[in-house]
Amino acid sequence: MELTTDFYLGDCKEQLKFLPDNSVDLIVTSPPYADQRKNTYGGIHTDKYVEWFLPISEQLLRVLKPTGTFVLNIKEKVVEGERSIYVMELILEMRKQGWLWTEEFIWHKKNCYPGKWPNRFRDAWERLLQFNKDKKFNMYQEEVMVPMGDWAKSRLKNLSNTDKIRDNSKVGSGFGKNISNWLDRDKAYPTNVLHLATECNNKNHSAAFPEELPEWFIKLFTKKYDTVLDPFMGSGTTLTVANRMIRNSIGIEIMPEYFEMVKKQFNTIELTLFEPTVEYAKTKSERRYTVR
Amino acid sequence: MELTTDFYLGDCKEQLKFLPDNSVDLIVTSPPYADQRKNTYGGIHTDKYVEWFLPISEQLLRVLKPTGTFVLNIKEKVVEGERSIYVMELILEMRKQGWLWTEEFIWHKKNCYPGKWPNRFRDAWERLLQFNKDKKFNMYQEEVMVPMGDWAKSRLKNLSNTDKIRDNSKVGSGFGKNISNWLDRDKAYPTNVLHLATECNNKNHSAAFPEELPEWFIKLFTKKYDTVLDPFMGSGTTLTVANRMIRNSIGIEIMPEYFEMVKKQFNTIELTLFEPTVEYAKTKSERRYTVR
DNA sequence: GTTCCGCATGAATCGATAG
DNA sequence: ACTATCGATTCATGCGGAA
Repeated sequence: MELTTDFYLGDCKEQLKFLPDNSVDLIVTSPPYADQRKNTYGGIHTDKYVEWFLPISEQLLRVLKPTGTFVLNIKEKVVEGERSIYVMELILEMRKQGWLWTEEFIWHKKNCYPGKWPNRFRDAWERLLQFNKDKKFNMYQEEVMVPMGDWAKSRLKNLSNTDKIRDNSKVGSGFGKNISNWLDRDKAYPTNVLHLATECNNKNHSAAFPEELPEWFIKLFTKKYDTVLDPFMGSGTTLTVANRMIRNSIGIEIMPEYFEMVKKQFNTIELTLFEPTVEYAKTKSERRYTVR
Repeated sequence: MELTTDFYLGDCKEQLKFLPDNSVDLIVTSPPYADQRKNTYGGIHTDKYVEWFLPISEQLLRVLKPTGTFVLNIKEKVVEGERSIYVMELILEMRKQGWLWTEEFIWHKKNCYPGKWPNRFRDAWERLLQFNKDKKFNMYQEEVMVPMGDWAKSRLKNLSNTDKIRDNSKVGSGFGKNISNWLDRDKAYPTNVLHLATECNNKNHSAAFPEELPEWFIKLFTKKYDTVLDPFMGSGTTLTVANRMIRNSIGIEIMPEYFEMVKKQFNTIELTLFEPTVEYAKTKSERRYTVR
């Protein structure tokens, strides 16, 4: 079967209009947070954030299949000693648009940013908001089951086991052979708390989130040849993972540098590992590129 | 110095009125969650929750010292496949009352309630909302420091160039001073994610939270002989911990069974370990009991 | 082929200083 | 007064080169 990866250059509010209704199985994205990433994205002011995001979420609601899921990675920052409230306001407004706020996962960032302040500790978590169009949506829980030996053993083994699991999960298609023995014994369903470290040593680009993050949700909410969308593609983490996991993917990016970088990266993969790349512009969007 | 533990039987909305303004250093509580404990508390309907809580939070704002902190343990339940929004609405309304929403800690429940649902994983976290009256509040960060990871040992052998550069950015004296700081360091400040197990050994009552939870916040936000308040005393976890940590405490409970149970428990402690108990009713509130 | 070890960096925040 | 910039502070992780 054919696997496609489509790129759109431009503001996702506009580019999303080229996508047909009910065509996406999973949206995983991490938009620029309010007043952050100023150097790359200009930064959206806290007071304007909801207003800015709602037209986008409206399009996302349109393109998502009724059985699909939207996972939004976001966190409010501190303004004058208080947490901002724009994320809460966004959830409330998106519900009015017709979204169901199904669940809130916690991403526990094991290596959070250091620092010390007189009235505050380091922020070690972010929100992973799950939205749906319908109460009935596709969920493949067995795909993300985690090995659970007896508690005593896993506690004694400490971090070594979790590291193995994490390393192996990067393969994407399953777990490694070397530890499959004790993995097969008993598996448990995970919880709504994800413990992941940020990847901080990439030379070429800084990814918004570690590959494990989109990988986990792609496993959970899609099957092979489903379509994954990231309207804030950035360095392309979501698309890279989707492609590796044999999911069709669509990425939209407003910054030409990022867009070119990801496109080049995908072209290279195609050229070296698979068949020759076909790159062309569609009539619907002049800046659409497709890698097949 | 004298250590006091005061109990009030009744609706905390009313009983709180007996407490003077600006008299409490820390409020730690876990109110009944919406609709979840119908058997014991009668249950507050999801739609009525904010309306029900606001008169209480208004009193809490009054009795809290300007340097004090209010820690609210809460989590929205699932209604018809969606997370309820009453917690978000409550935060927004409490801000209008004058509360500052300073921080949101995450309580990661390491052994959360087992179960399986077709479209949802186990809920392994709860919110610990920190509210304050003023941007300046008491915080004793050193009291809750945690051991550093093993990485520190190798780290201290040789400081990297970037560390030296970063340290050097401070003119003159900064460099050597910083090295000595790091060498002495064997503990780190914690983050805003708390990893605690739930206690399941309580038979008589629905245990709100483990003792470590109030203990951590009492350490962090109070010193000895400060006053800790729990307006939803329940089984008295907060008061037990406060008493053990040599903090004055006040508990309010609406259910006579719980009230009597906690009072008896404290009387027993007093009788066996300290001086004889004095129990009397104050004129201000006929149902106030004091153990000194 | 393992294991060890050095190392850069990450969606941070506050308070002081400058315009 | 009010906003913008800058320096100081601080951990844990995964990568890559070395042993």
